[in-house]
Amino acid sequence: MRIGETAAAAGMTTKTLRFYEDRGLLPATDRAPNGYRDYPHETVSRLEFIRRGRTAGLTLAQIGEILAVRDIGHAPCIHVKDLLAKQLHDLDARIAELTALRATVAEFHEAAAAGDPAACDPERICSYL
Amino acid sequence: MRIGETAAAAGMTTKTLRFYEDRGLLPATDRAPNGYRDYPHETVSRLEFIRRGRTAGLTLAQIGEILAVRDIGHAPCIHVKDLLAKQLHDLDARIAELTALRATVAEFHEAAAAGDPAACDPERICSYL
DNA sequence: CTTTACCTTCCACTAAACTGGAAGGTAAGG
DNA sequence: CCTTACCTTCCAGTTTAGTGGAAGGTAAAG
Repeated sequence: MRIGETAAAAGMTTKTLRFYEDRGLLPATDRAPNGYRDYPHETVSRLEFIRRGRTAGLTLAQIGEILAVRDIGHAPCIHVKDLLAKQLHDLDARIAELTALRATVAEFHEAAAAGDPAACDPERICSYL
Repeated sequence: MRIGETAAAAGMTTKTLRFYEDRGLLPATDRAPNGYRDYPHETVSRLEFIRRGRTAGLTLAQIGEILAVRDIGHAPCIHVKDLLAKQLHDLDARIAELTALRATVAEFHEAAAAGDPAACDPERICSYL
């Protein structure tokens, strides 16, 4: 698989893949005789994992740590375990924060929904925008 | 309340408060006769709200939109309602993404925890670090 | 009266995560 | 052979969210 096809499959640009390779999130892959990168199909799921992490708000550095653990595959040494425990803890904190925020925003939304929509002129833009 | 005290109460720096004022997240407040900013106590909770949003991964622009709605207080026009509905939707997507990621990381963690910790030499740093 | 700890503005810099563009190689179609 | 659509490297620019530091004002304590 060439870079363009791989990037498209993951919904990214070729620029982004080269950038991820540079940052160590994507291992330097084989090259075709002409120098073109040749990716195995698994790269797509790896990229999808990265994207999920990004969407969730993790930094590339954090995602890189998780991927490094995944790449070792075996060797469950205490450092690996601690690292993952920390990531889990961070994720839990993040989820709790988001859930609290959602509740706050839901309150605002209900208050807004309770008002009379007819009172708003669709031709006019809200005063604060 | 002067800027230093306000910032400390919210666990931020004075630099950050001035920056938030510049970005419109913090309204320009009263000044003492000597030119010093004088914040009302509510500013602390506003700052805490901003920090929660940031921790949750929202951008300052998104937080600013929510705060703008809060500042209007009344006037539940359709634009406001739509904006909040969109924010809620984004938050839900984010929470779902994070929860899925947490499950993946938990799997890695359990696999690591299942290994024999004695196999790891505490004197040696993991090969991937 | 000077030191200390605040505060003011302004401008430049950083880090993260890309994104754009230049300059050039390659392989297939017309 | 030429155009087109890929690919290569390298370097520079962008956005977001601050941070650092200069140059200077202010108020209280020693």
